[in-house]
Amino acid sequence: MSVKDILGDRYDKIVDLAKRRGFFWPSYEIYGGVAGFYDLGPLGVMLKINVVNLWREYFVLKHQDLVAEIETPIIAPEVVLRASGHINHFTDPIIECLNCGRKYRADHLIEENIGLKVEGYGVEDLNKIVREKELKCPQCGGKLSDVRTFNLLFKTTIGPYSSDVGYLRPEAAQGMFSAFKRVFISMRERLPLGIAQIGRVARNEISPRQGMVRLREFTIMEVEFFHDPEGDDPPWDRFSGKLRLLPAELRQRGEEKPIEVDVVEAVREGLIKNKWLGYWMCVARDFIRELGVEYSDMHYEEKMPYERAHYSAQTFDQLVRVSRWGWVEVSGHAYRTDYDLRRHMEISGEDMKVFKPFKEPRVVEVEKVVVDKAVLGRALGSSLASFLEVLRNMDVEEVKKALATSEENIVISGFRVPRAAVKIVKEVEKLSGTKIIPHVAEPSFGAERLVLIVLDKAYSEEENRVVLKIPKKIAPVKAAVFPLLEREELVRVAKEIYSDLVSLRLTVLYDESGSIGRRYARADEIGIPYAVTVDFQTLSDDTVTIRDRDTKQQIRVSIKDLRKKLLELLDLELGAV
RNA sequence: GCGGCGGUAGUCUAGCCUGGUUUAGGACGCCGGCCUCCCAAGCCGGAGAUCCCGGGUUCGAAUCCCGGCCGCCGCACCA
Repeated sequence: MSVKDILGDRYDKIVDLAKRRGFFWPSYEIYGGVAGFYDLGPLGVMLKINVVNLWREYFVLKHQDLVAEIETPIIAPEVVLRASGHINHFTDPIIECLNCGRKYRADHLIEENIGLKVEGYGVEDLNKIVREKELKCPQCGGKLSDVRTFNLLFKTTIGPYSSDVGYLRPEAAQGMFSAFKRVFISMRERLPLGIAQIGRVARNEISPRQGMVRLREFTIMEVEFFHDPEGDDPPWDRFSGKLRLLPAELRQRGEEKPIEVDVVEAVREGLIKNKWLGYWMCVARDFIRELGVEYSDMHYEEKMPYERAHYSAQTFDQLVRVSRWGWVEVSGHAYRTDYDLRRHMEISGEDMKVFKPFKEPRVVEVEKVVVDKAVLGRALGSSLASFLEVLRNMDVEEVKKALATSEENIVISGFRVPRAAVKIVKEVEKLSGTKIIPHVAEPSFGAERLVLIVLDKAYSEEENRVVLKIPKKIAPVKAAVFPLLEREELVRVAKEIYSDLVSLRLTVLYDESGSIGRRYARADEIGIPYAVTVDFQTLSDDTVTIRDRDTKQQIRVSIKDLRKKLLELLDLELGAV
């Protein structure tokens, strides 16, 4: 059996378990299912909530001085995605071989075969090039079809009139860019500012496979981190250290092994082009580690320029090794520069620049236009007001140009005025800052993928039984309560303990059916970290046993200490579940 | 989207080639009862199947044929 078969077998078992115990399964199964859609079951929902909350802990709560979370709609009007570039760039030009049926990205085909950069070309242009250069199928040499477009956006209509086109968002980011000014103001106008969002997105993938790994609709967890690239350093004391990464340059040379670099050095040397990008990669590293992924099973891969999204100046994918699929992308880290805000400023006309104060106010000499209104009034009469308006909006350099003549009268923007009435004077001005368009570093995660990864890493078999070693912090059910036997006196105490633990806001499972061994096994299979058992000794001394899922060791505690002990074992504070 | 393989209770599967012998069999799981003093013990009973969907061939289709859907693998695609 090859390694792949063993891994595949393991994946099959996980999928099987997920369906059987209620983590996830294909959606709309009774109608045959639809590729790219998955339901989360009862345990899946609980696990996902914990994964999402852990993400929130790392990316929002640990950074509440820097990051604020918002929520925006999943439907966006066309103009928003036009501004973001998704209408144009999310549409792939596809070309097909009429002989063998293979499909290619038309732009990639052209670039690879004749080295012509055709990014952003329309369908007609691409078609023209294909015909002029007589391109053939690179596989079989067959004739190629016309170029068609393939849009990965889900389209819908807003309101009763079909002319109002809307799209399901392919990322949460655009809602955050659109709302940037509002959030910036409500967060008291300070940079850096991260805006976080957890929400659903949809991408109409051409052929989704890989189960939960590639979905057409999923939950995205993103931070758009707005900052001044020349601003202060990230708080390296919170997150920093080593990153395993595979730079594009090494990939180009066919290298597959990541190198280990110190993030601060990598930023200084320009390997990571933006310091906040590097910072959030460190946060992501530790977050993923908490899901049960060893550092050696995770690294970053820099995307090649042609692999990057249209908005990105540099992208790293965080990869985690999983059964069956090998290295899977769990997060993308893109340096989006000021691309998005700039585009939204252009299209919406809204000024989203941010005032950047200088450390010290600067004294600068500026040139100003000074006019003699008395003279001008006599020359222009009633058009004086409109002339002054034009002048106000005019660049000093242009006025200078107009003055660079020896004529008596000069012409400025169609107004003929006496030369002597317009002067340029130099003045000393104090400037306390300037306006900049913030740059953005974006870490972005898919939640459902992470659920799968947690199960993949947690799955283990012990003597023919399954133990899900889910990290206790994210385990969907925290404790199980059993009577040793189904005797009324034991059942009564066990049920009391169950209610008591529920009142702590713990997720708890009560089970009295079958033998005690079977119940431990059932609990292990869904990853319950601790099992409390009421036995006959309980009746005489008010103690119960707590059994550890991973070590199978039991400790005996008195019922009155049980709450405290369990919370301690689970690393939880009272009320902070 | 192309090619190959597959789709039978919650899960895994037998049966399919060679149509009727099957009220579609089994294992595990689930539910109820009995039993059981700590790791899937045992006994009894029970529920649970659009045999993926649609059409065709046939006296008769889980079984043969065609189309579709879904899944896996390879190719292509995957900001």
